[in-house]
Amino acid sequence: MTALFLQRRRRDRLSEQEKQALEAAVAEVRVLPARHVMVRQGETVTRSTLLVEGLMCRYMDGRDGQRQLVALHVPGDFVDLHAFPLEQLDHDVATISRAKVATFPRETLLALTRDHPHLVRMLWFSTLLDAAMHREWIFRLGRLGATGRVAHFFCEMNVRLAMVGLSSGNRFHLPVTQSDIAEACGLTSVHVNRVLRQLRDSGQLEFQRGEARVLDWEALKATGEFDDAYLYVDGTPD
Amino acid sequence: MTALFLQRRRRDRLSEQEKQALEAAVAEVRVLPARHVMVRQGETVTRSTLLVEGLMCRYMDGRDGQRQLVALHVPGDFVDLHAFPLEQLDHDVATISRAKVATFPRETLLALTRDHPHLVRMLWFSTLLDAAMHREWIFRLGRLGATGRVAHFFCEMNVRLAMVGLSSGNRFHLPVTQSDIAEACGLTSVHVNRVLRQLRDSGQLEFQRGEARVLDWEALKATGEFDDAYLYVDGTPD
DNA sequence: CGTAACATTGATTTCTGTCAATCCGAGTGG
DNA sequence: CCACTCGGATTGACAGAAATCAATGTTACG
Repeated sequence: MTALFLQRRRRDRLSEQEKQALEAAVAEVRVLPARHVMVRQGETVTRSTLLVEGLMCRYMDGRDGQRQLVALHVPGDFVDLHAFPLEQLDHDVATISRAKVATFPRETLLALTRDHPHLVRMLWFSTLLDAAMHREWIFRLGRLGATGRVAHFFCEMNVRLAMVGLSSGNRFHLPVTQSDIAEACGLTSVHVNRVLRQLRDSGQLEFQRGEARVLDWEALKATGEFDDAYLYVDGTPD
Repeated sequence: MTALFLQRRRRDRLSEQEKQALEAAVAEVRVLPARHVMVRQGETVTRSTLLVEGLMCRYMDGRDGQRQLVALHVPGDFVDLHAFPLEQLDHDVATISRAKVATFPRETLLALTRDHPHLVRMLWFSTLLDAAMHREWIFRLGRLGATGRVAHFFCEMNVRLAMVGLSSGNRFHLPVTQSDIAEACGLTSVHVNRVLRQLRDSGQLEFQRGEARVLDWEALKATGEFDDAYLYVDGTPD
């Protein structure tokens, strides 16, 4: 379970003891339905959530109901670990597909970080990875055109899913709608549709009914100006 | 000095001892010239930097030389604290104006976090604030039009500068060019110019030669769909 | 078999970028 | 003290990208 979490951190140096402590901190494993809002903006959060199966997202709402995703989470991600020090969330957290999550009560985490200082570094590192992705999203939105944004989005998903064994490298399941992609890329779903066709026509990527297939990885990376360095694939939290 | 840093965290509970330890960790205070690149992407970072005076930014470069700011830092900000656990940076860090910075060597910080576990939480919290700002920038870029983006940008700067006593609430010094604003907002400098005129004409904001003056705070906030909750003005890092 | 959610397409509008001058202000050297 | 220069700032004309509006098509599912 937490093995998933660790999988993303290659040269991790968690001791057996620490791993067990982390496992033991899980209070509950729940299954949430698709399109379910788990935490609302402004809520005081009393637990942290590790995504075990399915897709979840974090988003903010604009004045006229448009929604902007600020993160998309794959299995192995702590979805709201930042709420642990922050206590309150500045955005909503919801599932996209049906999802299985493991819950860590705040007090348990507190105790955990008291007894295992090194673990704090691991958790801190984890939230910093999220921040690195945020930055990449800022770049994507600020400097890429529609095609680049969508290409970048799929590049990131491919690499992240591959990190947890959910992508073969050129094929992966991603149960999102074109509207979801639009909300992640700052576009309209209509335009995403056009872009997807363009990517398909140019032999870079196929995406239909939640199944993505990378036809030309190098071309896709070039279109999205994608470089996976920010995902710290070989990063080490000390 | 580090008092500045603390100023942003209202209900901080740093003990005298911790404060002194933090102060003592400063190895050096330096002055950097304007438009000076301090750290380049990919570099291994061996120290962390607290901005004491001036403006600094973090940015990423696109293929054809366009630059996207991912953060703008005001006095009291740790500019690259995230590099402490991450070790490597995924972006450049540079000054905008002439800047005074305090330097914390990596080993000193390591020792500090060993001896003062609670301080780790403070530092972690600090990087989470950065992440919250990142998210807000994602929203700004993904869902706001040009006018909204620029308005939001100035709203954020006003609140953040006010937090460290550098804005009266409706007037502040912000030595950036229109190109800088463009790079922060994902626009061209030409368009920023048009937007600034529009904001001036509509009586919301004046900005010239680095001097900003908020003429109608409520209107500006509305234009930028701005809500300062994400800055955790009264937040507490436990 | 019917319905609802999602995808696709075309026509049109709006916004922002691009290109190309021109202007202005601050600092420089004569 | 004045011409000069250079980095912004400003403006207008135009092009291009994406949003919007409005159908229509498709698929999954009860």
